Amino acid sequence: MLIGELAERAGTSTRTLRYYEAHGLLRAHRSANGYRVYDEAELRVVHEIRALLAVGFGLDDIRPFVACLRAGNRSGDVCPDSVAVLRRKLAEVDACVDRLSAVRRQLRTQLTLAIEHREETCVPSHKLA
Amino acid sequence: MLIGELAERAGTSTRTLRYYEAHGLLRAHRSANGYRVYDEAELRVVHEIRALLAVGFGLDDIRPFVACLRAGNRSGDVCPDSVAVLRRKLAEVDACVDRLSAVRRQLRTQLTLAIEHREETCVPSHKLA
DNA sequence: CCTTGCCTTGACGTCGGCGGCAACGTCTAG
DNA sequence: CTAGACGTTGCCGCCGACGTCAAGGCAAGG
Repeated sequence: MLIGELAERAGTSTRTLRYYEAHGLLRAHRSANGYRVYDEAELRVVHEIRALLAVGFGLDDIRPFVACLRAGNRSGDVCPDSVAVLRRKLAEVDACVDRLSAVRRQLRTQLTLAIEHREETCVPSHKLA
Repeated sequence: MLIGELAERAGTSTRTLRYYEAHGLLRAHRSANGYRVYDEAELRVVHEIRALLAVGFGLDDIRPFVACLRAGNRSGDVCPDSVAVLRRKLAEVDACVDRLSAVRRQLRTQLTLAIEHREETCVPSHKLA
């Protein structure tokens, strides 16, 4: 399978596939003319990468999952390194949700106060330049 | 007040202040030698900018708040344009929290499944290169 | 005069996951 | 033979809020 076919089957671009390879996630043999030739298994790998990217992982985070797949596992999730990354990411997401929740509270407070004070102090900015 | 003093009093850098000015948020007079000279009021503006940035606003979002302050209001929040931005941002934050919550659920599921399957299928990736 | 320390503008680097283009080689069908 | 559809490498652009030089002007004290 050449790069164009893999790209189409995976629903992505050749640019993207070369990018993954440059970052150590994809593998390809080379035919005599220098073209990249992919195993069927790489399609699976690309799907894994895309799924994890969609969830918010970075390429570096994804590497262990790919290694896990290559090691013969049916899922890229089952290896200890992958599990560690999953845990870490879960913690990050939790932290992020917490921060955003705090921000949300502040925004609501700010909005409420602004609307309350609106009648008292208002000198509308858009009427003055 | 020169730029160094304002930077120090605002707890930021001169680079940052020049950046804000370049993006239409800060104002300065120029002394004979070309130095920026700031009013006391600009300190207030810088604080407003920093506070909003910390909450997650972009510089473009902040412009109405600064205009509102300059228009003579005690808070940058009370003008209609500012309120509109606050509302929009609140909606964005809500959407973001929702997405992250979905991601969180998926991560937990993935983690749970991975740990369940661990004993059955495991070929640890880090032992194979 | 020289140093030190303030100020000026201008321009490139950062981070990540690519998109897009250039300039070129390869293969195939008509 | 040639067009066109594939492949290759390589490099710039993007987004945003700055950090970090670079190269120089201006002020003041020893």
